[in-house]
Amino acid sequence: MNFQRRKQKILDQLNSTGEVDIKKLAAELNISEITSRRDLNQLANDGLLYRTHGGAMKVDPLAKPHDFVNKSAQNSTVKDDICRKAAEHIIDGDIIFMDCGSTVFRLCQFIKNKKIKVITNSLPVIYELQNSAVSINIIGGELNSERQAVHGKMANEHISKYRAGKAFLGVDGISENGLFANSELEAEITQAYINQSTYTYVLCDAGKIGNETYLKFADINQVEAIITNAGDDKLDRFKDTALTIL
Amino acid sequence: MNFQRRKQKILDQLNSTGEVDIKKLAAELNISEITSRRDLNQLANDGLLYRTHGGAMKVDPLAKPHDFVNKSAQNSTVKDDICRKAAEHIIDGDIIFMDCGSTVFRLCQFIKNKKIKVITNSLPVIYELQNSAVSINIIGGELNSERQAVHGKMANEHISKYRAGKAFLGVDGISENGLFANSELEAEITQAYINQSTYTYVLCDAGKIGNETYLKFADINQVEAIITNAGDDKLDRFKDTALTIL
DNA sequence: TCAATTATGATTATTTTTGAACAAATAAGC
DNA sequence: GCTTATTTGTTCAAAAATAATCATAATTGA
Repeated sequence: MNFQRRKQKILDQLNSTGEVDIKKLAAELNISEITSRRDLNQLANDGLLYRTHGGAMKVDPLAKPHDFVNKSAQNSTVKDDICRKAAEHIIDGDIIFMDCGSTVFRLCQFIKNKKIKVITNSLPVIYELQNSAVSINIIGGELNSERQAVHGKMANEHISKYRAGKAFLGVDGISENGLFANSELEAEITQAYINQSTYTYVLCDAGKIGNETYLKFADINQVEAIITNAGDDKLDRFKDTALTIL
Repeated sequence: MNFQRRKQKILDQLNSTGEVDIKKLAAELNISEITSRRDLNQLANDGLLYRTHGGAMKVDPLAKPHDFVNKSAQNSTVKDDICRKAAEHIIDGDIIFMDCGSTVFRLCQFIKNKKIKVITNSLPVIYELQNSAVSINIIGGELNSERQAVHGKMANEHISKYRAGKAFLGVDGISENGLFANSELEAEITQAYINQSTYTYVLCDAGKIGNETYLKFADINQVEAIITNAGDDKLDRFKDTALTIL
């Protein structure tokens, strides 16, 4: 029994039982304990298992935290309504920013056939638009795998090199006092998009309006329009602002 | 019993039992051990089996039990062999560049469990590594949808802001005269990676060696090592270079 | 036929693999 | 806290497999 074959057996057992024991392994494979220990060390070195005292464990099955598609299915008709309205403001030749919220993501389906350039930091947006009429620019930097988007200093710098006519942004909250986010990283990105676009649309469902959550990152007069499904009662609060409501 | 006939028998046995043993092989085929060893080495050189101490195994079963996308089955075992070798040079804590060739893509499966940072302009690499132990940095810029990779001026600038210990690159051709590419855009990106990495590995199968195609974009002494399955006959041409051959 | 190439085998040195012994580090029990 | 048992890392040696070298047999092509 050579190492390669043992390696297979060890990984097989690890896959089914989740852990292996040095002593048992030595007995089962008919090798000395030190050899089985060496096997495990080598496999651990290749990142194929976690070494423990007296044995080894499976590597974390990589808990998939965030399924973007599922999240984006929630409230889909409301979001789709908002996005359909937003798409009416996008015409061939436009250069637009799209950020990484689940609402903005749903805008993709309505712009696939438009001859526009999309600049985005959102991986789902990129996937969705990949084989379409849209030309894509990707914001570079550190990938936040949970949010499936690029964030951080490098991303902000990168955005500042682009300039677009329109930006389509999602927020976690909005009121007459400004825009709010749950995450500092996303707030910075959104702010960067605002700075570099001529006209900024905020896409938000009724639940976001009046929700002054965690971090205020921009004044309300920094954006030009909101696109929403909210009724007039909720939108009253914006009557003293220059905001266009769509 | 000539070599062709033995070769067939060896492969038959390998297919049915999954492994062969030098001693048994010598006895069964009535040849010396050294001859059966030579047979196995030749077959291994052709990528038809995986050589082990004392025998050989089928090529496939060594691949990780993990999911892996078998996109281009062509030459996949050869490419996997190359990538397996490459992965041995990547250790936890490394920061590496990966470019956008199909060979380099296959490296993903072997590094999923490593705690490293990957900087890449290749969308397939990003997808493949997205929910893994690997931390990802995306090179920003214009997406070339045909190649599923980011290219262009912005991408080159972006790369120049990073610095990595190792780069793993694919080429369309390589010889003692330098590195060759079929595309100007890819050549620029590859050159940028070379400039910003301390140690550069070129992954190439035997077919790429001596292929002086279209565009020469770098001298051979700009890279430190090539990882290949090619035999010594093909590698002779590098004997006057400082190249490390792995 | 004869030289040249190729395939095979034998010999030796080198490398790889494995196991044993023992000190150091770690976990477990009191 | 302390002691004890287990596990581990290190060093060394033996065994197996391999690579390298050379010699011999088979095959090829003029």
